[in-house]
Amino acid sequence: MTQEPATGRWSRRKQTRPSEIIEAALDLFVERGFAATKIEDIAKRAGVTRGTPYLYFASKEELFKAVIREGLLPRIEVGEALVRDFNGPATALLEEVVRFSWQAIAKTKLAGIAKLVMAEAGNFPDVAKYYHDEVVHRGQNLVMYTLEYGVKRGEFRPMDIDYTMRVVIAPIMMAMIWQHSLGVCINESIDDDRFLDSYLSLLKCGLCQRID
Amino acid sequence: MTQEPATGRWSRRKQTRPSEIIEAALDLFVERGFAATKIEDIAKRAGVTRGTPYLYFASKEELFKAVIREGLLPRIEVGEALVRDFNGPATALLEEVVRFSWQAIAKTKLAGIAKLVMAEAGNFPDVAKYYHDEVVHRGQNLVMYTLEYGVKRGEFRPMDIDYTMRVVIAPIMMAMIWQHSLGVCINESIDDDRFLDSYLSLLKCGLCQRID
Amino acid sequence: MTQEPATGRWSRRKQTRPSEIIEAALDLFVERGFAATKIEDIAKRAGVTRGTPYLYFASKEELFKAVIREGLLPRIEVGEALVRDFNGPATALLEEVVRFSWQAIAKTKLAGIAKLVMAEAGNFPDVAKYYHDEVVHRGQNLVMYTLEYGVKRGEFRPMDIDYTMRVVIAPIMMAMIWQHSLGVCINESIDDDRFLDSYLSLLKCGLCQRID
Amino acid sequence: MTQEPATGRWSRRKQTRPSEIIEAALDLFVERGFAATKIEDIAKRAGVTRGTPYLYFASKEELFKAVIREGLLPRIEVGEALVRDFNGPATALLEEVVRFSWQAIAKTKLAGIAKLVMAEAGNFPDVAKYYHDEVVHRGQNLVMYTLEYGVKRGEFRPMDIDYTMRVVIAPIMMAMIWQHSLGVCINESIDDDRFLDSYLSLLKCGLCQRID
DNA sequence: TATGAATGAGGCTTCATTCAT
DNA sequence: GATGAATGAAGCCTCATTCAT
Repeated sequence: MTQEPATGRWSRRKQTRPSEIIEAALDLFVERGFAATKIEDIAKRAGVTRGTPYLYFASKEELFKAVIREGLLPRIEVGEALVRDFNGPATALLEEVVRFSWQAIAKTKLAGIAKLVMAEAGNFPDVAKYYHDEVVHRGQNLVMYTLEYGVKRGEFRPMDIDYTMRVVIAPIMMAMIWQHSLGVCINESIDDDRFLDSYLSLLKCGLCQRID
Repeated sequence: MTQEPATGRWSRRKQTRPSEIIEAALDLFVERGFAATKIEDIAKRAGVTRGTPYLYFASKEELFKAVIREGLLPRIEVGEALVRDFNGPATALLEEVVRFSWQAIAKTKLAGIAKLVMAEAGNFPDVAKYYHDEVVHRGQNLVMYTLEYGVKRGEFRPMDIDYTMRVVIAPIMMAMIWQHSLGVCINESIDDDRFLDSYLSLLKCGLCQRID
Repeated sequence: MTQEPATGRWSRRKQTRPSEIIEAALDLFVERGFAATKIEDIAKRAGVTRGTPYLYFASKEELFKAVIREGLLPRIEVGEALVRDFNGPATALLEEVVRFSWQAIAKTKLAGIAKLVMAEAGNFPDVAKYYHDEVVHRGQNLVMYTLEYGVKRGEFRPMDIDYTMRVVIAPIMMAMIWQHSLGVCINESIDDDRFLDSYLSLLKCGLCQRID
Repeated sequence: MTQEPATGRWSRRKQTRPSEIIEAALDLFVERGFAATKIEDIAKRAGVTRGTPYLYFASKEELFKAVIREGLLPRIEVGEALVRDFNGPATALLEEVVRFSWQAIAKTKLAGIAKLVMAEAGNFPDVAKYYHDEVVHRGQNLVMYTLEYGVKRGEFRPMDIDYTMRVVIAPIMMAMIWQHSLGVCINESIDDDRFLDSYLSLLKCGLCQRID
């Protein structure tokens, strides 16, 4: 069924099995939600059978965690590097951070994970804690750093960093959620440019030092 | 818990039963999610037995709809009236709308419904459609009206209303979602005043007509 | 809902309630079968509510028995009288018996009872016994009498009365069953004249004294 | 009862399981009727647990269809072959058809299926259609062919084939039904020879060309 | 390493029956 | 007599998980 690489039809590719399963799980979790996704469907999409996922993941919940780990962490790390190495106007950094989140996360399947966790983490405290520490916290720091950077440079007005960060992050999060919940049913998609323009305009005006 | 007008099983409460069941369902759906909530638990919390909910609601899904109908629609209507009757500066209207959404929805259990629908409506297209038409659409109109009002009065800069509306709504939505998913697990709550202040500051600066 | 006779809207007609319920039960049992018919539907069709049938019948099963009793017994009695009083050629008696069964039973709702008992009596030994003794046995006697009558008169050939009776009865029974089971789904109805003609031709030729 | 090729739960019998389940279902459906038979009981009798039947049959109704398919269709096919290959007097063919139906169907558990369908197909239109097309229709054709064959050869008198077929079939059908409904309760069984003799005598006399 | 038949707890829903009013 | 809200046992079906092969 699945395409085997050139090493011959029966090379079992032990190393790649787990990630194929994670990939399949990501797709299906995002499409249907955690509870509504059957292990068997994941197995099928990964080209294996019912029992195989259990060779690599102790339970459906562990598989859920692995999906988060493999999917989001690498992107977060790229984002962190991007901020760390930046030099220039805060407005530019802000725009870079926003566009990165948009391109590298919000427009990909990974956005579905965010929605997924919001949706179902409540029933899996383990997962929630893990996600919070490894994803949310680091993502928030990224934005807070940007805001502080702008304030320090005198580009942004003084502000309550913690909470402004939440307000700043929200539209991106919501865009991710919309694309993977109601949006799908109602068949309404988002125009990237119009969204980013409206968003960035509001941010730039809203954060900047007023001269009046 | 609930007041019994008579004793025990035969207390004849056709009028109050449905809302008791809806109330119980709201609590549990919000606590655990739709799929993870058992009808029997709803029944128990409402002080009845397994069969009783089915006297009033044809299925779990219909009960879900009723929860939305009874919970959110009245608030939406109040919001609509509030906007309809308003006269004065757009900034004040905006603030009123925001504070109303916050107090009357975001800080109550109803916020959980929003989260709930985001999370699970994907698997229940019926519910999704209903929620979109009756809640999302009307809520969005409310905000769009406010923005247009400000633009017409020259208080707000010209803008892409459709998309700015999304950006404006997002922080409230996220606050609602936050409180009912990760927030719960991480045990981190939001300081109302700091959140609203940061949010309104950003909005007011971000939307207003720049004089420069 | 139901038409009340002229004695005033609230004359409760105690005497007629049970037969109205039986009538409704007959209709529905015949339409849908015993197990598939809900007491509530019977009540509704009889113009009363869920609890009322239990005032007159201890259980659904007892109601079943009552339906048989009230529906079939009177017709059987008419048939018995018809045979008892007959004088004339056996062929004519046979035809009379056949046409009576056809008109007074097979073409009416009562045919449904026969089908009903065949179908479900197995699960209700009580009912089965009752039906056998009161309906089957007496019906069979009626036919056996007719055959004996013909043999005695030298019109019919000597025969194994017990078993020929079964063969003779079968087509009528089957016609009743067809009309109330597959026939309904497949939407195939029986042409009375063609059926009776074919049936009677076979019987007359098949039973008569051969001269060869 | 059943031969276990290996021991216990893990005996891997994908090939034999379905027929074991069908067999068990046939027994119980015939004994108790379709609606009154619980899947769990079928499972138990087949030596498996609740979930197993669903590995092979999508629903109780599909299992019912399978019972028909596996049970009756092969016999029908044998009957068709029998008629197709026949050469000789029509009376002999008729007798062969009758005796075959008797031995291969009416005297076996399969007779119960016929009764079952009559009894309950009304509530399962799918099954009814399937049964009608695959069993009733083909069975009827078999008999109609026989009658036409006799008429063509001048052995049988001219007749209304469609309806005479119904009359001819009825006694066999009734015998099948009888054995699986009232007969069981009343504990009255049929003497094969006496029944077939009476039946065939009636048919032969009733259908033949009279010389008078 | 991989399979996939089998398990069995658990959820949704139905409906005959009860009984306070 | 009549009502109809409430009960609760019971049935169908799903699916995460196990484990002999």
